[in-house]
Amino acid sequence: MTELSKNFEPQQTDNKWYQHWMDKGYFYSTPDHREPYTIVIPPPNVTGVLHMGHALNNTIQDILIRRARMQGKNACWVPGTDHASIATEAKVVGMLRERGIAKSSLSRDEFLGYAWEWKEKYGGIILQQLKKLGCSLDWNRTSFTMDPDYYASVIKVFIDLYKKGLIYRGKRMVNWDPLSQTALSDEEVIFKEVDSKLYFVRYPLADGNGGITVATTRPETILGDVAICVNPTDERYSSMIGKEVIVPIINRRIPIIADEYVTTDFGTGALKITPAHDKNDNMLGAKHQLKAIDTLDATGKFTTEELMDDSPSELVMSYNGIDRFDLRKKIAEDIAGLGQMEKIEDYKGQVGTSERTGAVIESRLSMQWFIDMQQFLQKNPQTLQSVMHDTIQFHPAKAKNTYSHWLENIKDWCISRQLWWGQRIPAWYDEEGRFVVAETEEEAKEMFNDQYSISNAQLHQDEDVLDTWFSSWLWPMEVFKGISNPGNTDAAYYYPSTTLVTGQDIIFFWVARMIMAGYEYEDQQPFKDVYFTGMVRDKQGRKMSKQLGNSPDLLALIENYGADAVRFGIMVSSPAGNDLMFDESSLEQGKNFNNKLWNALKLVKMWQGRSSVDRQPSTDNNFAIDWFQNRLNAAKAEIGSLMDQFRLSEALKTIYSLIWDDFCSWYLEWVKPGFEQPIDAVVYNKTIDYFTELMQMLHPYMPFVTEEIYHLLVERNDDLCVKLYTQTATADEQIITSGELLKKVITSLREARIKNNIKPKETVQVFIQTATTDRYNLLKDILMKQLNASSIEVVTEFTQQGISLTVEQDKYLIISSQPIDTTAQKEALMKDLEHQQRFLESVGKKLGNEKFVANARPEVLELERKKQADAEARIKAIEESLVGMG
RNA sequence: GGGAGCAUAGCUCAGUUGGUUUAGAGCAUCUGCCUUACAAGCAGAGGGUCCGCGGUUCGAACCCGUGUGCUCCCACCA
Repeated sequence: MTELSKNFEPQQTDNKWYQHWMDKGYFYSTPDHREPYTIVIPPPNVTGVLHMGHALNNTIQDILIRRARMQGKNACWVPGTDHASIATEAKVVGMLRERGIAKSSLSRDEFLGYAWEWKEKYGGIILQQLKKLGCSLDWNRTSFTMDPDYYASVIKVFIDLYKKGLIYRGKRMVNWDPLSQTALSDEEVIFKEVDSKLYFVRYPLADGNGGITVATTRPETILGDVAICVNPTDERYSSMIGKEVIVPIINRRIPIIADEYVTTDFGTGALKITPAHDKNDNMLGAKHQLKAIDTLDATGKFTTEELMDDSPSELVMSYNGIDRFDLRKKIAEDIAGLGQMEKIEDYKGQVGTSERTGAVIESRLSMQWFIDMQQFLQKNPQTLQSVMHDTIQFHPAKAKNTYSHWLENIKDWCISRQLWWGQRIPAWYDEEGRFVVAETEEEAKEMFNDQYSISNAQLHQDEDVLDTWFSSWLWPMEVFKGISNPGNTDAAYYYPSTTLVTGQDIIFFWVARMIMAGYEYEDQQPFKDVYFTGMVRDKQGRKMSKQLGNSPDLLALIENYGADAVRFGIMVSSPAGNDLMFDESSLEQGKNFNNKLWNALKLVKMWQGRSSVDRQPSTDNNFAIDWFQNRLNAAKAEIGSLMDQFRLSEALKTIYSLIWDDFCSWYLEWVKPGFEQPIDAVVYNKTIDYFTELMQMLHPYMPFVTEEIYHLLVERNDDLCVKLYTQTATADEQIITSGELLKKVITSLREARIKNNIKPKETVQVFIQTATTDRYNLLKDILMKQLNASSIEVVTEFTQQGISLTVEQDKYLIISSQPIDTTAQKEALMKDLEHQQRFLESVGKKLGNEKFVANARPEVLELERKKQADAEARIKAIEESLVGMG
């Protein structure tokens, strides 16, 4: 027998087994006759490093996929990464800046060269880190959203949707990120509350008779004003409607118009209209046929380009190139200098910021590509129905509300981004701005020939790329080449995937869009179940973030505690859809659990070689074996059902308690032979079987320690990782009930010993007075051992004085050689008696209530009667004990 | 402003058509133990106005109304 270390040492074990599983190819999947169980990983960004959110998400996926594998399904978990256009481009631009290279100094191809270099260097880190966590991904299938086939599939889908009339190009108000100089979809804008100011600016009437005051948070846009708008019912201003005012500084004459959009109770009730810089102003501008005057360029700096009609003054010209925030101060000062600033108030407002760069978003008019979502959904009504009717099941189900609310209020999806890193939009323009959508330039030329009768047109491709989500919405299909090579064997076998595990925060970005694409291109749902994880927070409930520095270094945690302990710690406190309050103490618990398993292993190993083959188990051991077998059966059924319902945290807690309490604290103690005594061969073999089965149940959660123990228990040729679960047998309730009684008796008598200061080494005599003598036949020997009793006798009446107590309806008497102080025992009995009497009273009240007897269901009534009878019997037993004690 | 959800032990949470012993678990706390697998452990114990108020019911942690507090999503009144 090899000497086992004092404690489990994950550092040596983890890598060994991961390598072994890889060498054996257990994680690889190819289509066969078995039922597939497919998970596609939510592809992490190539810029990412593993953090707690990934750990939570991927541990769950690994648990599901390992369980499926052991259930005999063809388990396939596809890894991969997302090119993450904005985030990656920002990283690459930053890296170049550090090297003193400006993006603007590079050609598109040069820049992409750097970007690919960066991706090759850093893009795979996160996948390597998943191996440390034990994730059993099919590495042969690793995909990347910019792989050549994937790239082609994205282009194919764009062209297809364009041909179907679902994609259009238009000049619209978009969310503009002046830092990365690109448009963003509405979902990529995060609103934040900021302290700002409300400026009250006076616009004089052109006829010289007074003026109108407007409240604005953005004086820097004043030079783009084209109207003042008031509510038509606002009596303060009704006489002014139709008149003209003069815009400060630029001196433009603009009309006062009326629209119900304006609320009378905010600011002054007068709103300045700047259609080039605000979504609502733009809407009003379109409604009232006002032109839009843009005064900011793509970087958020002032430009006079569109002000030339106003013959701008020198002052206006001097604003050129000033950044929007400096400009705000400058213009406010200049208006004040003109005496047209009435007052400035503090104001808490919301501003939109870029999810990726954090820059304050500008609403900006620009030419972009959109998907017509209304039309798309009309064509694919299953997008909503499948979720509402549980064809696709959301866990937790409450996420359905969020989903339907979004779909019912959906806006067109802006899919173009003014970036280089990503799939370049396959649109081709001639010098006059006419365009066609085509896969290649040659094809585009032909189309120009056909459509515009222009031969050999001089074409250039659209400079923009597609939104990252326009590629990731194809993920469950294209990882199996379902788009680029439709109907291939893999796609036919693995699609639709089985379960998606992802964060609630990307339900719109990703989940909804995958469902749309799934119906559009496969006419099928992309997955059957969606398990939503919550956010990972620290133990104070704060969101984990780099800024707060409360995000622990996951690899350091794995190094310190071992991957199994980290997985345990994460899973033990994270019900589906709820936020995970991460606390390192739960990792401590995981580590302790590892050691508990390890120590149980050490105990069993000590028996090895001490078991005698011929020896049959004694009665007590027979009971222990039977009891644990049934306990195991019951627990297996329960855990299976919990896991089927995705209640993974509860399933883990059930396994934990089954191992720690039932197996270690009860079963092993019951069958443990005396010091250096031999053990029955039957018990020994059964124990090995039970231990093995427990390791198998735990394996999806804690793969490393369980595999290690599996091999240390007995010499084996197979591996736990791919060992198939056996059928669950039904549990015999009666044996389990006997076991519960046994536990209760042991606990109660232990308590009595402690209360009466009987030292553990001192033996006692135990007498039991019971109406059902048979129930103790099988339990006596275990009781003797556990209670350190020299004898246990079932009697009809007690003839001696001793420590009295009751368990259920049975009375117990403990005789020890020590002089007994019965005060404590009496007190306990009195307390119990009082408790029982009060309980009896409440049951009696219920049964005395005619309405209850008339209305309650028969089984409820029967139960109450049993409660009453039990309580009465117990009270009698206690009273007798008290009498016996004198 | 619109919507969704939550409130049970010090903490994190279970509590499945309202009735299963005057509410359960894990962690933490307290007490006693260096007992022969395990002190990273063992054996015990304490701890709750089930957020407040009102209602329905024979019976409410659970259903209804209302108030309070918190969280998230959507919109973005300049």
